[in-house]
Amino acid sequence: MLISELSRRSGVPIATIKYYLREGLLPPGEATAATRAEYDDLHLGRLRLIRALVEVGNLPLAAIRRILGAVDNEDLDVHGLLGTAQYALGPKVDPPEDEEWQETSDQVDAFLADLGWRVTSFAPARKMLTQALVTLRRLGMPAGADQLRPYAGAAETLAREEIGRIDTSAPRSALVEGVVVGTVLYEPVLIALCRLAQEHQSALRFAPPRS
Amino acid sequence: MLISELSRRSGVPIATIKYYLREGLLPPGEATAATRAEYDDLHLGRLRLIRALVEVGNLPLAAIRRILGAVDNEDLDVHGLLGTAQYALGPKVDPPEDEEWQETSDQVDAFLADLGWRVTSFAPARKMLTQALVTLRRLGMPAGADQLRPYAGAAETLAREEIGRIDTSAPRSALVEGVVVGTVLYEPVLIALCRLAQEHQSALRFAPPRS
DNA sequence: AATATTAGAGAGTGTAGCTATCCAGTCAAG
DNA sequence: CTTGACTGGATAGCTACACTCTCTAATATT
Repeated sequence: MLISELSRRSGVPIATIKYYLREGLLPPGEATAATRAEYDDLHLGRLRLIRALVEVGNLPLAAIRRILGAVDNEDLDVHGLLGTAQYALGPKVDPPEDEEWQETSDQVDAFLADLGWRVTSFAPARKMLTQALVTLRRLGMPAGADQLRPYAGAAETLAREEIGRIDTSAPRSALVEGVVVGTVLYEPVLIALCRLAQEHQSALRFAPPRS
Repeated sequence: MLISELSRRSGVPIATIKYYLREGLLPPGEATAATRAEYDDLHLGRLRLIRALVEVGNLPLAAIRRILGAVDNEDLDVHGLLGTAQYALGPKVDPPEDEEWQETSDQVDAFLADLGWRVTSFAPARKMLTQALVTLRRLGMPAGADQLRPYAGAAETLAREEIGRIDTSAPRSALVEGVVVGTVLYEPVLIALCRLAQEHQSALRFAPPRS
């Protein structure tokens, strides 16, 4: 398949495909002549994956490149892949290591230890959580373990579900893609449902009942 | 307080504060002379709120402007405010209304109707959910009502919690700020906890037990 | 009087993600 | 064998965003 067909079948403009090739997100096609190259279904799948991560996951291309690198790294197991995917997602901020931050960070550590969760000390989600809590407190909102617990409970239930859904007997290529897609694309699903649920609950409490 | 003190107390550079003033995110200070203006604690609070929405919520300034407009609109009730906040958050994509999209959109409607959730037909989270599902399916992942249900259950529990936490006896200014902050800033908390839970579950299943 | 600071406005910066234009080489149709 | 559409590859340009810098005239502090 030539680039025009790849473009037609994926819905991605040729210029953008060329850009992804330049950026190393998409492996080059097999050159058959100086101005000719063949692409196959693997390219098509990869392209669809990239677009999914861009459009739904809102990931910057640099993060996608890291994730794809992990997908292509045969030496990485599922757990390692998941770590890489999460690391690529993680917040890009490195906050000031002041006292307020340190204190909250310690509380996060204590909270996770209390839950018995096994997470690495450098997991970006730790920073993400710490930053959110610091900010909430600075705004005068309550943000202690009591507020966190229901969220942690929900998170644990869903994580068990997701990890349980992984079919380890599938071929590696399908497996890793499933893990990445699941990690990145189920987040918007959860967020969307949370917002819808919030609107519903708000309607129940604050809006006049339907006529 | 002069702009330099506002800057010092908020940690936001003077140039950035001026930029926010120009962009209408921050109301102008009270001018005491041609080159002098006084700012007060309201400005400081507003500035902190803006930074929270930027840094933790990752909202574009245009969305923040809309949210602040809703906060300042005395005619808006809590339910309306929440709607505005969610609308400002919503995805910026307007997807191609092709057959695949329409079909999934109908399934989303059916799913929400089945849950008995009262949400407006134009809620941006509907689009967000539809897009995520379309994308998941295009990648060959299962994304039907069975997969959605656990997420919906968790979302409902958390939403009830959040809406229940709102103290309607508080003064309006505190109330609306609480709603906005809760809506926007608890999302990162949930996401972070989901990722941490996922890492933990993945470790339980795939990683060798701790020595 | 000398120095620093201020408000306000415009222009400039850097990053991200494309998009447009060129060019020489290639292919299929007539 | 010519014509015209298309190709890979390289380069430059574009738009949006969130600042950041520079300038000016007016003020304040010492």
